Amino acid sequence: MDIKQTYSISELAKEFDVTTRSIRFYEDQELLRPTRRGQTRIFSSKDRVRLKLILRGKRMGFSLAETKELFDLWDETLSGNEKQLLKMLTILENKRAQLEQQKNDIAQAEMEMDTAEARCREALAELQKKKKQQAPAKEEARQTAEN
Amino acid sequence: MDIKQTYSISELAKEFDVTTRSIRFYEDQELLRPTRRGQTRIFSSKDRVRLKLILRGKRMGFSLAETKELFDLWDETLSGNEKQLLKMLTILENKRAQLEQQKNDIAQAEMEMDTAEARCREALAELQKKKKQQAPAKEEARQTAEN
DNA sequence: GATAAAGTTTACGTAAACGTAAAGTAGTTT
DNA sequence: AAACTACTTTACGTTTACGTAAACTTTATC
Repeated sequence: MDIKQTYSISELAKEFDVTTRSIRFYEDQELLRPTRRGQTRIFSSKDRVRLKLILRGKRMGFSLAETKELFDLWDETLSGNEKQLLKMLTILENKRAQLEQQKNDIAQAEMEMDTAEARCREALAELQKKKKQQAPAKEEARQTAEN
Repeated sequence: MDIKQTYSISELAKEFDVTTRSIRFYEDQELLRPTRRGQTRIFSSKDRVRLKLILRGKRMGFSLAETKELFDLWDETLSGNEKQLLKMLTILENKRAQLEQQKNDIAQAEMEMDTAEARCREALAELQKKKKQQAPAKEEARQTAEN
């Protein structure tokens, strides 16, 4: 259970560090469905969760359209017709495959960053050696200054 | 060592399943630097590697501009000036943090998919029970038909 | 030597995801 | 009541990452 039941647009904007413009845009695209008090939008904690999901989706490289598709599908799924349930299961399988791909990509990237970092450090070590050869007399002064 | 040293634009397009338009666009944005034989582009295996990195970057949600930045920085780094080396090391740290974030996001997503799948299966089981109650006489026929 | 196949440049078009004014409303603080 | 603050709608502008069409050149094939 969340602490609050409802949120203003600026509360959500501040909490998740997005502009109100973005939030309104998400509503426009039907990813959020706030109610109204007069003109003013009132966001439920369900909306809040969805916003969180939207942003995570973005970090993972999902488009708003993809995220909306998932939301819609999940809503249909809740209505509990068998066909929808089965469809949802296969979609979930697809998404899992996507996540596997991403995990591979990340692992690859990490490996390459390891070797990149190693090369950097080697190159730095090389430079240090050259420095020493150029000015071996100042060795003591530099050592103490560095600490 | 790669099998081939050079590649045509359509070879790369086919191998990585992108359009030639995209590849030319990447050249235009200076992410690839093919040489020419007359007018025709000739891609080196270095270009091929870069194309692979570009596409992986995209899957990971990186913009072309970000990827280009990394390419440029790495090129500068190879020239081996100390400042560049240190800068590269801090950039690598930042990227690692990004990857950590992504791994968290993925883990979260996987958990939520687990519970989503569980709910689907429960709902399906419910539907099966109701079916049985509605038509218990046809039980045998259905069982064999399903296999 | 015609013709198709693959490549090229130039340039306008488009979808996504907002940014950014402009101008108005609703509540509330002084 | 004037001013401030937060919110609203409308609507045009912008960036990214290409798609798509037109018109042309080069290379391979019949």
